[in-house]
Amino acid sequence: MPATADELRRVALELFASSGYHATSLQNIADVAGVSKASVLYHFSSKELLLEAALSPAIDRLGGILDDATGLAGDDRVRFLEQMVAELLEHRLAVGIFVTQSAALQDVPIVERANAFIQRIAIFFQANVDSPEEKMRFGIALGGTAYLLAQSANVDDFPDDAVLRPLLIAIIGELVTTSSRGH
Amino acid sequence: MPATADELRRVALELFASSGYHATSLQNIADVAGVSKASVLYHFSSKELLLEAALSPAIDRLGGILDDATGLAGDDRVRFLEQMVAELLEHRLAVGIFVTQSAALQDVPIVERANAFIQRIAIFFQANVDSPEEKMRFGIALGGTAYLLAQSANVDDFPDDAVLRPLLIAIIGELVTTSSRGH
DNA sequence: TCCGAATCTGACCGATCGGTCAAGTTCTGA
DNA sequence: TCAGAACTTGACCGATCGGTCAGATTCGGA
Repeated sequence: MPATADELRRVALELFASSGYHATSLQNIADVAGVSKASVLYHFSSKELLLEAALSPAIDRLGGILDDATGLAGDDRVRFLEQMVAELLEHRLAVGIFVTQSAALQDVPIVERANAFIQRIAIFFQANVDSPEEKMRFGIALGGTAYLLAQSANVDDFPDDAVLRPLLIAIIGELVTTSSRGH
Repeated sequence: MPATADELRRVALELFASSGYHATSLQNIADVAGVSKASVLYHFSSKELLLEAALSPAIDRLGGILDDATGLAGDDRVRFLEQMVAELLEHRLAVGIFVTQSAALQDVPIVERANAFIQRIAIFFQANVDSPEEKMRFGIALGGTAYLLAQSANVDDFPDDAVLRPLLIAIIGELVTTSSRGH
């Protein structure tokens, strides 16, 4: 509810995504937000809790969608993919942090939550998780999407979301939907 | 030639890839390599030069392959892709650093060289760089491959390279080769 | 009006950062 | 053998890190 806390969350998310968590200092965040470093630590009692506050809305939403989707099949799966892509676009900064910085953020609780989510969604898309090809196709779809979304936040001449969304749905579908390939 | 310098490059590459450049201190590297921090700075006069020494072999090799490939077509392109994938596997740690940490490593010369390389390879694969779909397909192939390779270095139950290589070639080819899709 | 809670801040803390340096030790070729 | 180059090291430097704290300021409800 307090405007300053929201602003700090927003600024922190942007800086963590564009410069990396460890390369972003509380002083950086305070400067951009126009407050003192002590004020940042008044609203979020540690840097790690600030990261958690910045990321948790994304993982809550994505996790919620996945909760509603267990057991779906056929066209429902397509609708699920559409919802998921919309949410990935909405939370692209957080998704980029999850995927590209998870190695650098071991032992941070919320990142471990995110890794658990990635496990769940992998299982959702693949009946046979032991197949190397299915594993790889999912990994490429996931990492590729995250890379693309991170680019879309940093590069200026990037396609609009209106262009991005349907193409993303099509390409991801092509990668993770077994039936679209000859087997 | 000196064994210690090679060992330091190796250790630094591993730590930079697994924990991130900014999250890895010279003291960490020294501890793992079993020498003092001052000794690290004797062989590489700054942390940034150590990063450069760790990454440049990869970008030299990849750049060299691309140099030899301009103007190829048809089956030659397939052979080129095979070479490129082999080299990506060989230098997977460096590739992972390039792709996932490039945002956090702005203003580092070698990373800017790597970005220039990515531009070149994108142009090689796509006659029409302005098409949003081609752009996205290439981005997903690139980011997805890097994510997968990073995983293969960190996750234990990952397919062998012998399994990885042909599947990677097939999936990347599927993503970046226009002729394989209905248009 | 006034009081207490909420907010904000500068000064400060110990720890660690990347990097320097002088003094040692080890290696090597003449 | 021995001089000089190559290498290693602990002590040290200023800067910055995340975090604490006491006090000033602002604000909302009684």
